[in-house]
Amino acid sequence: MPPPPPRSRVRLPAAERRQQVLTAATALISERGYWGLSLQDVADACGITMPGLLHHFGSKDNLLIAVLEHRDRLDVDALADRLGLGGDLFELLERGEPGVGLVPFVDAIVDRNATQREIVRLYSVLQAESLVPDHPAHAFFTARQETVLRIFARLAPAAAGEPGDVARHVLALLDGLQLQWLRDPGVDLVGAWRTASGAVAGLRPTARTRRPPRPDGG
Amino acid sequence: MPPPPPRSRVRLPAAERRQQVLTAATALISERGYWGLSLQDVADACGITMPGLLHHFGSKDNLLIAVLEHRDRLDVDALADRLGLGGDLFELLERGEPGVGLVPFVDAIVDRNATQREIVRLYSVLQAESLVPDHPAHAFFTARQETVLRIFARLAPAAAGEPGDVARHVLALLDGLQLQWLRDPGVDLVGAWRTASGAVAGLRPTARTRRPPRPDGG
DNA sequence: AGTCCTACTGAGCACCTGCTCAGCAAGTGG
DNA sequence: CCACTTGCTGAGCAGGTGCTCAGTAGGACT
Repeated sequence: MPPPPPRSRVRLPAAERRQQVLTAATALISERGYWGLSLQDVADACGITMPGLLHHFGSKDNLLIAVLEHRDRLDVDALADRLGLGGDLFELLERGEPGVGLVPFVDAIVDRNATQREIVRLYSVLQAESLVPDHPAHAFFTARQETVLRIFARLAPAAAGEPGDVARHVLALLDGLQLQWLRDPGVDLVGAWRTASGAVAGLRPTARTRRPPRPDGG
Repeated sequence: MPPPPPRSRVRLPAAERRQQVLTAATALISERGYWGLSLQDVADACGITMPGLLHHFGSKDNLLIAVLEHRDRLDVDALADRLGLGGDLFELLERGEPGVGLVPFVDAIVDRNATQREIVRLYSVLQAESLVPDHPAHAFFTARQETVLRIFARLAPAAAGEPGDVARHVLALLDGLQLQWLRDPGVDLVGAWRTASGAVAGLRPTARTRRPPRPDGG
């Protein structure tokens, strides 16, 4: 049997190929996690061989962290965009004058996340997988949780109570609602977040159903 | 090199061996998830060979669902015990007169979960891994989420608003806080749950204080 | 037209995967 | 004391794993 028509031997510039690999890897990791990821599958999805893949990213671990850093860059940028804030969003939120409240901030996160299930699933799966310290993404997600909690606490409205507690509450809500939404596509993520955050005392000021003392809405 | 002293050829009654395997598998799955689980490792941990393992559970999939059913039985029993309710807890909660409010119910769950990190991690990892429909535990966790939401909604206090929304909120809080606690052992799961649930309007009736009187470091 | 860089291939390594099958030996009832 | 059940082993299968290395070919530059 003659060999199948040899691969077209397409040769892409490194940046382009890396991009393509990152996209393919993102999809596969979001389905199988890191332990379940096969480099062969990633290579196949890109139409190259496994050593071809490893030429760009040296190892499976490197590929994973490249995916995470890539996503983080994209997501932070998109978020800064939605909020109309400058490029170095985290810097600003951690040290400067934020200019946004916690609720609008998380509203923006939720609005964006609701448009990209696959990415949210990627984070959810890796977050759980990496709970154990020898997972290659362990440090990444541990640092991430600390950062997010610190930022949330910084943005928390005083009326809602102890900032650390509010941050914990909001982050838990975010992660938990996303899990429910990922499992059941019928769930309305944006609506669920709006409703839940509205039920937290002092968090979403205008939504106090059981609070009449607002004589005139002026 | 002479072969190592041959295995002692210990032969356990089936029930006992199954129990041992379930325990070992639980620990390994909680660390690596299902895709990362190796039957060889489970067999090694029990001092038997892989075919010996497969003699009791026919396949990797079967082992997984055996682990899940085993845990579910243990946990439901322990919960019924804590609440002083009869054996058929879910039956009672779904159809009969509950006799427990949502808050004491979840308090009991949290108190118990706080004593068994490994088990909680098992559930968290598998819950995320099984989001994709072809995971062997997908059906299990989908059914589980539906059941829990239904029960929570049924137990929700009227003062907290729409029961379905309250159920969603509480479940999200539970899952999210557990993730934070699993990642950072410094987190006080029980305390975080008490605090967060106290901040939800109408959920924990006595805790309507806007602020704890005075933390007053003592 | 020749040269160099580099994206990429083919072959191969050592090892692991879940699973099957025939057979052995530890315990049990006759 | 023997037959029988059954928990378990040893060998082996087909396929997959991440990764290495030498070599090749496409594209850009001189």
